[in-house]
Amino acid sequence: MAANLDTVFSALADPTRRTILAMLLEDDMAVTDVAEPFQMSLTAISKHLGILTEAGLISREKRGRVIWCKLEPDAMRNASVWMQGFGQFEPVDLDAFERFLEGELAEADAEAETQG
Amino acid sequence: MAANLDTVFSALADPTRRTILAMLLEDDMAVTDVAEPFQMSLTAISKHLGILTEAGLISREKRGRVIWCKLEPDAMRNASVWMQGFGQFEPVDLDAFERFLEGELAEADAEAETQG
DNA sequence: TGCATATTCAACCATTTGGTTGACGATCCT
DNA sequence: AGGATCGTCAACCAAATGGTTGAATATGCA
Repeated sequence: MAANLDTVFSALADPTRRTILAMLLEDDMAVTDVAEPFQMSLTAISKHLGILTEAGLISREKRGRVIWCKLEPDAMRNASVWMQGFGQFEPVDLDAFERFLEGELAEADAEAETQG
Repeated sequence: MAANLDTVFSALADPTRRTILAMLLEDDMAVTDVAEPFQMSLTAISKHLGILTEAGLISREKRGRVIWCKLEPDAMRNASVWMQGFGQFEPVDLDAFERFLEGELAEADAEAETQG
């Protein structure tokens, strides 16, 4: 369990990977489409997706040539529970999350949407 | 406010640092006392505490020779909110946290015993 | 004063991380 | 079959990470 927290938090520590997760929150995506908004190689994105998969945060399914990436929100549960233990003084504020997410997605999401 | 998601998640990715946070959840502690259960140098623990401080997860206050470490749970709120957005399907489970915490602290104690 | 305690600093080391490029297997489309 | 597209693999690189040891600084105490 502790090993899983290692990989989950480590995966979440990278802004590119967090943005990818936010993108996948909206819809499943092909690897190439995930990579499109970023200014780095497809290989780099492929590695990021491998790390997210290893952490259990996403899954990948191959259909034809295309590999579809899907958010796996359950993997975050242990980590979320762990953190909430420290934040138990604060009420959960999902509205704040909505506002925050809009900010994070501002660039990448707009580009992702244009691809259909 | 340096408590951004990068530094917070990165700080949380290390099991030593998570154990330190769990220890501080019980009470404020001096640096030497924080280091005691671990099988690594005081310098290493000092570095970990620096990383936790940089992330805003703890604060340090010098009183005499002793530096007291204090949990700063507010710093985890943004990160927690971010994560709960992905785990919105799961209710908060503080009992699970309690059980998990006992396990983590037991690990630290086990380390201390193999030392002596 | 002088010594012990508490903590950090500086330098160093091995491993990991996040990125690159070029080549490759797999799949779709003519 | 032949060519374009999708995604990964292998090798490489610079920088960051997590640890070490020995010296330094700051405080408490006899």
